[in-house]
Amino acid sequence: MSSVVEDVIAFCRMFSSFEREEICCGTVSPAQCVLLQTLTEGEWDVSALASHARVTKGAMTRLIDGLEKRDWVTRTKGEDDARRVLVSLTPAGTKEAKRLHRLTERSIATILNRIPESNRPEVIRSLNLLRTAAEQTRTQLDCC
Amino acid sequence: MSSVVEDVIAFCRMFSSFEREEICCGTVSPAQCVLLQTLTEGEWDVSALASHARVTKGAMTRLIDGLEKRDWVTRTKGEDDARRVLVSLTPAGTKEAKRLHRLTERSIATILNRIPESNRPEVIRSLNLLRTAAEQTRTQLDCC
DNA sequence: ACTATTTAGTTGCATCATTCAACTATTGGA
DNA sequence: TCCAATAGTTGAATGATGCAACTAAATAGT
Repeated sequence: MSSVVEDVIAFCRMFSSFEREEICCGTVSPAQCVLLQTLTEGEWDVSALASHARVTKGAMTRLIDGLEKRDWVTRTKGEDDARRVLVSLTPAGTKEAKRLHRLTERSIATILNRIPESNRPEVIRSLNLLRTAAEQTRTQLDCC
Repeated sequence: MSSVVEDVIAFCRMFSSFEREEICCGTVSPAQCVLLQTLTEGEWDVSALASHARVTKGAMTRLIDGLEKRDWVTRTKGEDDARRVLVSLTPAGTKEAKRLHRLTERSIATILNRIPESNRPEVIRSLNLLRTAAEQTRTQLDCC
C-alpha cells in the first residue's frame, strides 16, 4: 500500500522527467522552456521573470540572452521607467512555445488515457484543486 | 477557466520548487535527495541507480561520491560479480533520508490541508491513479 | 536643484552538475 | 587462452547558477 506522499513524489518526478526528455529531444533547456511558456502570458520584466522562475536576475539575464540569440524573444526599454527591460515573444518564439506546449499536452494526454474513463472527471477536478492549493502555499514561501 | 494541462504543469512545477527549496535550505542537492530516498528501498548497483535517476553512470558515480564523503552511503563489491558496486545507506544516511522525507511530507500536508475536507478522499485517490498511469507511461519511454 | 540612496539589469568569477569518451577491472564465451 | 562485452571510474569540456561588483536610471531628503 503506498501513501499519498509517495504518490505525489512519484507522479511529480515522473512528470518532470517527461518534461526534461521531451525537451532534451529538441534544443531548449528546461528553464528556457518554462520561460517561453511564461511569456505566452504577455510582456514581463526581468525581475518578475526571475522571481517567477525562482532564479537570480543574473541567471534570468542569461536565459533571456539565449532565447534572444535565437530570435524567440525581444527586449524593449520600459517607457515610464528606462531601467526596466520588458521581454516579449517574437512570432518565432510564439511558435516555439506552442510546439513545446503541444508536446506537453501529448504527454499528459497519454497519462490521462491510462486512467479508467469513469475516474477521469474526478482526477481532472482533483488536479485543479491541487494546483490551486499549491499556488496558495507557494505565495507564502520565502525561505532561502 | 484553466485546462487540465495547465493544472498539471503548474502543480508539478510548484512541487518541484518546494522540493528544491526545502532541500536547498539544508545541505543536499536535489539529485542527492532523490538518491537517498531511492536507497531506502534497499541496495542498488550503480547502473540501476543511474537508469532510475535518468543520468549517466559517470554522473551517478559522482553523486554517490558526494554521499559517501558524508558517510551517508557505502559501496560494497558484488559477491557473485566483482564488477558490480552495491550502494547502500549507512545509519546516518538512513536518518538523513528520513529527515528529507519528513520535510516532503510536511509540504504535501500543507497543500492537502488547503483542499476542502470533503474533496480530499477523491484527490488522494486521484493521485494514486495518476502515479500508476505515469509509471506505466514511463517504462515505455526511451527517447534521447 | 543637488546629492545620496535605492532599484533594474548586466557582467565576471567561481562552483557545481552533467555528458562524452577513454580507461581499468572483471566476466563469459569461442 | 584470448577476445568481446559489461560495470564502474575518471578527465576534459560544457552549461547553468549564485554571488558580488558594476552601470544606468529613478527617487527621496535636504
